[in-house]
Amino acid sequence: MDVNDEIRASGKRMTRTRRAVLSVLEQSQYPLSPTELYAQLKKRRVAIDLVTVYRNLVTLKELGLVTQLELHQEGQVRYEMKEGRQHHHHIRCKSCGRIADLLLCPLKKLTAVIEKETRFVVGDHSLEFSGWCPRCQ
Amino acid sequence: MDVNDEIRASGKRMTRTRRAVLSVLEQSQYPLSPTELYAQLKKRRVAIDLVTVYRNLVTLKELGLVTQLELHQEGQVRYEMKEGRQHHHHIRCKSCGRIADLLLCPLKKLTAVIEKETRFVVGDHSLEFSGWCPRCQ
DNA sequence: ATGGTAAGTGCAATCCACTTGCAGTAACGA
DNA sequence: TCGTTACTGCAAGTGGATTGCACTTACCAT
Repeated sequence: MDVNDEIRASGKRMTRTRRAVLSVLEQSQYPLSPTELYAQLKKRRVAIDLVTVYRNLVTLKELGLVTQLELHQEGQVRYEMKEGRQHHHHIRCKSCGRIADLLLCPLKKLTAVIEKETRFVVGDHSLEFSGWCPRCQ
Repeated sequence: MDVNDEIRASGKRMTRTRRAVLSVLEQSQYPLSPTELYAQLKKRRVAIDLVTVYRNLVTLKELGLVTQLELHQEGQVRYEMKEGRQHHHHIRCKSCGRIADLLLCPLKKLTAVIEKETRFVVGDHSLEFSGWCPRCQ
């Protein structure tokens, strides 16, 4: 079941703007903020309102088609396609803002330790590194 | 060198409001948002403006006396005293918002792996768990 | 002890990411 | 092709955080 089918199966519709939002997200090498996504759409001469970008991202997130992430100190949220990608984290350059993927996730084995320590039931986690990318060192 | 001396040594002044902000932070069992801190001050009948709370938190952070943290999905920032406490992370209840400390940090040994994988120089990291606390389970 | 100066404060206005209300538009199943 | 209702655009609103500016106050040099 591809993205189109997923959307249709949930009773949502595949509109011109939604297609454009998905297309930009699919082609991006890094997670996009709503504003960046909007700028990309404008560059492609897609007629769309920023509010519609926001609303589409909410919908796509609810459908589980995109992942929302909040990188430290950015004051904005980012989205990336989930399709075919496994759970991962990010590192962000403190100088130029460049974002790279980390393929590792060292945390699954930690859940039991934390649940014992805190008596919480662990749900999600967020992990992010920051530093200096090759160009900015 | 205590907190008072640290502030004076940097050329900053120990004012009535700054003393009150520090006092509330020192007595809090969990990291406070600026708004929560402001509410605590009002409860103590301290005459202070919310802007002054913000500005004091910026100053204290710059001096390295408090740590700023951004918990996922909260849309606000929190601060806690750094004094005498070692590096740690937090877990937040998805239901009631309660925040608990995690004493562990599994990440130091990961730096080398990440630097090799990404060619970034690793600076900071942020790690946070969310789940359900004992009362909300 | 006190007077000068620069840090600090309060108030109002502003910024910025994001959300909401609502009337008009368009996707798509019948 | 028609009707339902998801979706969109525009405008206005929220809420956390920041900024400008005139006034106040901590505190050091005298």
